[in-house]
Amino acid sequence: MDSRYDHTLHEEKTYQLWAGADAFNPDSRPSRTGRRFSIAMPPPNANDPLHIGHAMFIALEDILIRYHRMLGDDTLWQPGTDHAGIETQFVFEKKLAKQGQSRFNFDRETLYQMIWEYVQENSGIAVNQMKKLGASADWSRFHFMLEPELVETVLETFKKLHEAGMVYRDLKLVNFCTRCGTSFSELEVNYIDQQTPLYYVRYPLADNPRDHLVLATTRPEPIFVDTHLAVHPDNPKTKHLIGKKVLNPLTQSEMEIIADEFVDPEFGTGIVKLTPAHDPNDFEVAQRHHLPIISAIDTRGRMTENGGKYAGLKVKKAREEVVKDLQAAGLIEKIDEKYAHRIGTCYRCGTVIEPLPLPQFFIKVKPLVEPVLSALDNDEITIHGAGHDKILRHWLENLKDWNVSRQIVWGVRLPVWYQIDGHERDIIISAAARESGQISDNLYSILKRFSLTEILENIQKITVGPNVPYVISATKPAGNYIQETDTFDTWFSSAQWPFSTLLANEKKHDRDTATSRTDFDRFYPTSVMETGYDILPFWVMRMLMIGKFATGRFPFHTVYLHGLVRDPKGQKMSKSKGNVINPLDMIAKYGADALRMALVIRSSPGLDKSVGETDFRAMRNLGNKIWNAARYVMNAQHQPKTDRSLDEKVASKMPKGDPQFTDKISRLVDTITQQLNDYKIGLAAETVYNEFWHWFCDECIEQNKAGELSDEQLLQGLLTFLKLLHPFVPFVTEAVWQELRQQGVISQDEKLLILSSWPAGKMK
RNA sequence: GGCCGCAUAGUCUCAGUUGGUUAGAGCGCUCGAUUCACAUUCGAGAGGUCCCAGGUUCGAGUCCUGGUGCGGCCACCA
Repeated sequence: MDSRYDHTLHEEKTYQLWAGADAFNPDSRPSRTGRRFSIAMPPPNANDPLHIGHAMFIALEDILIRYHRMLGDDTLWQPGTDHAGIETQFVFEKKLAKQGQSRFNFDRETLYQMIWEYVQENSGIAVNQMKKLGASADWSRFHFMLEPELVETVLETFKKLHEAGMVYRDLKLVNFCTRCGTSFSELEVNYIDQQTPLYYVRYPLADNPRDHLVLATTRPEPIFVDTHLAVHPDNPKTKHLIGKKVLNPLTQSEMEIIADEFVDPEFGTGIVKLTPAHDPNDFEVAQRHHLPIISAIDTRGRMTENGGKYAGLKVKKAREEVVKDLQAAGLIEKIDEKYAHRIGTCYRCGTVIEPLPLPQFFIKVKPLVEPVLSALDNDEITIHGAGHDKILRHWLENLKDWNVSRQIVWGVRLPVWYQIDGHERDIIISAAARESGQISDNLYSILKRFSLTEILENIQKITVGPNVPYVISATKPAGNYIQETDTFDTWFSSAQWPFSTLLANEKKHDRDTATSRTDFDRFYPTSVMETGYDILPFWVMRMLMIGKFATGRFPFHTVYLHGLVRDPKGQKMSKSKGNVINPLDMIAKYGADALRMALVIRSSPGLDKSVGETDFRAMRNLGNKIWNAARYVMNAQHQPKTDRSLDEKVASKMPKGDPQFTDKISRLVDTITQQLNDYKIGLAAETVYNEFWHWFCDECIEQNKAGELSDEQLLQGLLTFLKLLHPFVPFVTEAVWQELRQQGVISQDEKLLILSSWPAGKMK
């Protein structure tokens, strides 16, 4: 054995050894305990290279998986990758842009195929990188989110929700990003503080145009569609205005003043203009009072034809023009330039979110949320993660109905079919026509020029009026129907990951035929969901909601939330700061064991973790320490002590070994076992590190040198430590194990450390 | 504004298990050692008002109340 452990000589080889023995596949060995342990791996984006956050989840989950495998549980780590709808389409569109193209050059089907191929090209990268980290997932069960078997489950769940009356289509104000060209749920909107001008606009009174009311607004540009103003019904200053009429400062049409309690009498002048099509509050007021909802801004962020002379202008430009015109007409009282304001932006690209009235599909969340809340109340679900259970509760209690429609192609297409006959004028088709470029018109007009088949082949997207009847069905219904072009929110499919993957295993492979149990029966519910706290509301919450609904059971009862990985100074890693740590570089330099251990040791659920190169170096040293401790123990086995008298003296003093040593070892096993059972992974890593280095190496090996501890006990100690260390640093411990076998120090039957049994302590 | 989290050695990063001996680790620092498993090493050492103020207790880093500082989530209205 070399005097140094060189990870580059062992990691690849060791992983091959495990894979060759089918060590990750639960079908290749019987359970020794009758218990099961399963984890659904959070699927990384199929086309993304791994970052340090992935290394964190791989390390934590692999520790749990290896531990339970060694305990003898029926252990499955179910791997896969995600299509990551908007993320991926966004990246792909940037690639298209570099080639001077855009998604508008392609029909829906072609674009989908192009993205599919792009993702396939890159999909091996993530998996190979996970293997480099030592992930002992069962790759024979690997799934990709858009495989037909998984999509089938997603569609079934939607149908089931529909049949339970929990799906509806409604014209609502949705959060729309005009750059990404799609709507988002409330979770994907980032609010940022901004200083924007607050305009005080004069509205001439209808019966006396020389007099006027003044009200404050940050958004003057849609004034031309406004039809009403509002005041608080009990505000003495404005009470007399209720029912009065003013003139729209841009169009001179008459506007009525209504009363609604939502108006804050203290703000501005206590008078509000209502723009129901572009403000969530105003929208609600409009519904209460049955006011018209007139759109002023379209999905590309331009003023609609309702905008008269402003039509076609972008929002920002239109605002400038409107203000200029109002000023020219003497209708601006004053401008507060430094009004502090919060503004919704797209979490993806930072563009200002426009609330737009669009018909979208919604899932009623109330019936989904309630079982989760009561499960939290009854401690049926345990969340490890520094108070994030309370954040989850807060989300659940305030959740709005879930808008699952996305106007992108990269995803699961909604199984929604609109009835064509009699509704041709309410169905707007956008298509990439071969000769005429892009066309966009209602179906009635387009059918005069093209056949329906031609249209369907070249379709990009459809926009369907809110009153067109539809059918929900995985396959095309008989008759004249056209399928919705929207796709599901990515999180709607990932919410089903813990069971859609297991169901797909049976569809694809007919697993475990010996016991005739399906993977779903065998591994569902999964044992623990381990993921970052940053996707608690997006993913974990939705998995609980949808999993319970679709399967009748929660997909897991324990959640472990790890924190963000930060740089050595505790700062967030970002490309612009240049402090990003690439896990692959660290693996090349210090080894996967070192990377894993550095991330995990002393980490705490729910709290962020700082790491830097000095940490990786320190943990690389641990690998070397293990290697050299093993070298010493092996030599001790082979070379009898030269000082016979000392040996005899020792033998007479401790004929059956040192009971204190044995006792300490089994107490240690108990401690670490308990810590792992309690999900105190960071603490378990620290304990085994300290005890191995500072007790076993610093004390026990020295005692052996002095003849105070027998060789046999020392060997037993080493073997126990190799097992205890294995989940944390799998490569070096397995490499040592193989050396011990080759040198005949341990039995040839003990083929692999990964499949050996966890040491027994004193505990039951 | 509502809720949540964090505060422990050196301008560092963090553990601390049910409330129980002298509060720990990594990195850094000082002094020394080593052909003897490992210089990717070993030994010795310096370094602490456990944020502050009260309280509960035989006993508080740990539990309670209030405060301070930092961070996060959410709601903030035209």
